[in-house]
Amino acid sequence: MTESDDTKPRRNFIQQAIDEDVAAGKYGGQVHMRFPPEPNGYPHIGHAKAICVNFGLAKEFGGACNLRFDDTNPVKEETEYVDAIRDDISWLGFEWHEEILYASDYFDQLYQFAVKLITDGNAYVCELSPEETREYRGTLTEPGRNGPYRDRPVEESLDLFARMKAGEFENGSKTVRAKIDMASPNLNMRDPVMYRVLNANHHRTGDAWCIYPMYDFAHGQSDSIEGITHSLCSLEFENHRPLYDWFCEKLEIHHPRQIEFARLNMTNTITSKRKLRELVESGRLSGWDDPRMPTLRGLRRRGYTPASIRSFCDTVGLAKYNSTVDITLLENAIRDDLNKTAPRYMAVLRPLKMVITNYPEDQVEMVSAVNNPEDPDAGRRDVPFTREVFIEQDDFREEAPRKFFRLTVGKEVRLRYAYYVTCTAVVKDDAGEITEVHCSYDPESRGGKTPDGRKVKGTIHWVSATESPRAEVRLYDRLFSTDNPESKPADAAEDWTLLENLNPDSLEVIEAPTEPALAQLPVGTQVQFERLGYFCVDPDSTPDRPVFNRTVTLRDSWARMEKQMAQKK
RNA sequence: UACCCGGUGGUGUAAUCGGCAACACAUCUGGUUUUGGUCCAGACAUUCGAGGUUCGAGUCCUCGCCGGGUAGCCA
Repeated sequence: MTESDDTKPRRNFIQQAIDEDVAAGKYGGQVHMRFPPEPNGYPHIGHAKAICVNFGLAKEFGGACNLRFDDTNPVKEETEYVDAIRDDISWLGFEWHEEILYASDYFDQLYQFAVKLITDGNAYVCELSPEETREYRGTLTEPGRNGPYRDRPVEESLDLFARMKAGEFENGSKTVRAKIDMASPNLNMRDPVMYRVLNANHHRTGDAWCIYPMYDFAHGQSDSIEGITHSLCSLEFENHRPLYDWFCEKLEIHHPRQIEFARLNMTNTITSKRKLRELVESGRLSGWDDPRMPTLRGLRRRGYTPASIRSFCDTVGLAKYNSTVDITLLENAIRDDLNKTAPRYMAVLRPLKMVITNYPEDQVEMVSAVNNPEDPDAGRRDVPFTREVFIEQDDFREEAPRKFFRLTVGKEVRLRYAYYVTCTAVVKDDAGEITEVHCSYDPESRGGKTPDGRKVKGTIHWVSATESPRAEVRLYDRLFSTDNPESKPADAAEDWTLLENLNPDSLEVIEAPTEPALAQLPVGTQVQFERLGYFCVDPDSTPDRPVFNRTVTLRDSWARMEKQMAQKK
């Protein structure tokens, strides 16, 4: 990486913090990160940011990044999610350090840590019920009170803890608690629970354990065991940092630095696992990989590239306050990527038949088209041209508005890579609907220019009416039509849910004629349909009927202009 | 009403420990163009408020105001 000298370094607050640690020789100048997902759901765009931050920073500082599953709550976690998370991280383009790790690998060590804390008088076995525990804890404004088991003898706690592990007690009957300060203004320090009795089958340890450590007593300790130097997490753990530090100090173990940053929020979508699950389970979306989902598998199926998501995560930056990123940033990232790489093709989404009256019947002529004007190496291809072609309904207007450069009776436009055509007549059915347009072409204009050098304002795409295979095209749009799907309108009914903010037009399925080259592309291939947008080949495709998903439309400044003119009226 | 964290354009982030508020997206103008795409050029903020320190404050201090987090045996 060489940066020009005049490029000012743009360091976010975490990079600066690590810079300082490295410069001070803390942790021997080493950097070792980790990404610690709980395997209880599919990763979404918000996780992508966390992944990019952790793996990206590790790489930047020449360190490694572990992938560790935070699997300390067996009732919520499943192997299915472990696999999904692993695959999505790989897909995004990151490599974790050596083997995949699990907090559950450390259950024995964690148990020993707890024994040490009890032995040192820093923890005890508590027999308060969950309700009593809450009562003793106090409230946000009132201090808690010491419980009756707080000062029991060390030996007694040790014995009880061993019996907890041996499975002698009911769920919820006993806990191990850190002995800190029931009057602390930080509720996390009011003797937090370290272990609970949970008779549940764990996805990896099976029935070996019936007590499981809580996040606060598993996460930091796992970081420590792995020699993590910088432990990044989201903002809501800021209040846990004193506890994170307390455990490391009392245990006298390697002490990583916890740094918090804001998780990603984006407009026009949601990132709540629970709500996404609702969308899937209600059948409104086809699954976790529905191309409208903000999940990584959804984005992947939609046509988003790993590079585009990484670039997006790069531009959203890092902060210590919650913000909401405009979804146009994501859309811009994929356009930017695909513009350089996606080969162009022609397809007509809303066909209108054009008859070129002075063109020979039954003639099929191949015209040569550029595959990608952004990439000289992409070459050219042939596209069949015939007397009857389809053009886009939008590209013809009987009464053309101001600045409409496209086709209207009496006007000449260019059929991209083919000929200039001039509209001579409109044909309508009994209902008055336009069924076809008639044109004459200029044989001299083959390839899209004329010897006399005359210019036409408009160039439109087309497809042969007789030589074009059909494809299924799924026109995807934003999942929610409002910036903030969670915001309830002032006049909303009592049973309002965010489902009412769903974009009713987030999917439209159509059949479209395409140029022949589009018929046999491998699943996942990303292309641009000229003047329309970027599309990719969906796994639902069959050999005789490809299915294309619209990833994102092209920018459409004409549509914008037209909308503006309509508003001015 | 306890404690913690935070407020920079329409949006998201910068500003090298006090020195001309920068970048991207969005929006608007114009130019190029065989995609109304891309590309190029230009426009768009006196940094939540009030004081204070200073030659000089987005940066430091004080007091307000506003927003977020925290009372799981979830993570």
